[in-house]
Amino acid sequence: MIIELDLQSDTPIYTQLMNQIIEGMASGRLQPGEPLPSVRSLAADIGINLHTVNKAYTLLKQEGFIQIHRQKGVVVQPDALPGMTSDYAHRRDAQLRPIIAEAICRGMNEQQLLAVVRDLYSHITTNERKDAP
Amino acid sequence: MIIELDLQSDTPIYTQLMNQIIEGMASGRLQPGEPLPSVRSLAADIGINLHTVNKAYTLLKQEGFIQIHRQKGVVVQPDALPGMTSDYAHRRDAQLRPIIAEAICRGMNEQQLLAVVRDLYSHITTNERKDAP
DNA sequence: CTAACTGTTATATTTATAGTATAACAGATG
DNA sequence: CATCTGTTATACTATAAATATAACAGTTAG
Repeated sequence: MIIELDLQSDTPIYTQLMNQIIEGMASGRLQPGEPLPSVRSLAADIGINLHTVNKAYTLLKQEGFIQIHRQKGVVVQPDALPGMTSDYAHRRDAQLRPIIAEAICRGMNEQQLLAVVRDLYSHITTNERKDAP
Repeated sequence: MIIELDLQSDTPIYTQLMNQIIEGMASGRLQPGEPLPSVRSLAADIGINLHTVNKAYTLLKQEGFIQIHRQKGVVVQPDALPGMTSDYAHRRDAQLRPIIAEAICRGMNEQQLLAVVRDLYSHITTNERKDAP
C-alpha cells in the first residue's frame, strides 16, 4: 500500500492518511483482514510522527474501518463494515451539499454533475490513478 | 437571507458563512446584483466578529462570487460566475473523492450514490429545507 | 460641512488544533 | 530476555480561527 501525502496541503496529515486508507479499501487494494503497518513503522516510512499515525488509526477504528488487536497489530475490518447509519447519512449530505451548491453556481447542470460522480466512482472502483488517460 | 450558524461545529464560521451564501446563490434565493449586508451589520446580526464576516466576503470576492464596491457595499456577482476552470475541477474532484470512497466502503452502489446526489441537487435548486418531507 | 456609513488595514490577544518529541507501561512473541 | 505491539501521558511548537480595538480613506445623506 503506497501512501501519498502532501505536507503542504491544508488538509491535516491524519485526515489524508484516513482518506488514503478508506480509498484503498474502496478500491479493493486493501482487502478485509489484511494487516496494516504498525504505527511506528508507518510513521518512519513516511517521515512523520508516531502520534499522527496513531490518531488516524484510532479514528478509523472508532468508525469501524479497521480492527486493532494488541497482539496482531492493525488489520482492515474483516467483518461487515459500518453500513448506512443515520448519522453517516447526515454527515455525508452535509459534506456533499456545499460542493453541489458551488457546482450549480459554476454552471454545472444535473447531468454534468452526475457524470463527474460516476467517473470518480468508477475511477476508484477500477483502481485508476488520479490523472489517468 | 437567513443565516444559520453552528458555533459548535468543527467547520470554521467563515466557511459556514461562505457555504450559506453560495447555497443561497445556487438556490436562487440570492439573485445576481442583490446587495448583501455590510460586514458590520451582518456580524452584529449573527453575533460574531467583524473580521470573521470580512474573511468570508474577501474569499468569496477572490473566487468571483461577489463584488465589493467601496460605495455600494457588497453585491452578489451580477455578471457571469467563474465557471469551469481547471483549478476548480481539480479541487472539486479532490473534495468528492474521499466522500465517494467512504460511500463505497459503506456499501452504497453507483445507483444509490447518484440518487443521493440527484436528491441534494433538486433540494438545493428547489429551495427546500434540509429536513423536508 | 458634518456625521454616519462603507470596505480596508493594522495590531494584539485568546483559543483550539495539528504535529512533533520523549518517555513509559502492559501485553504478546520469538 | 529482548523486541515488537498498541496505548497513555506530558510537554512543546506552530498555525489557524476568532475576537477586540483602533484607525484610515472614501462615500453619502442631512
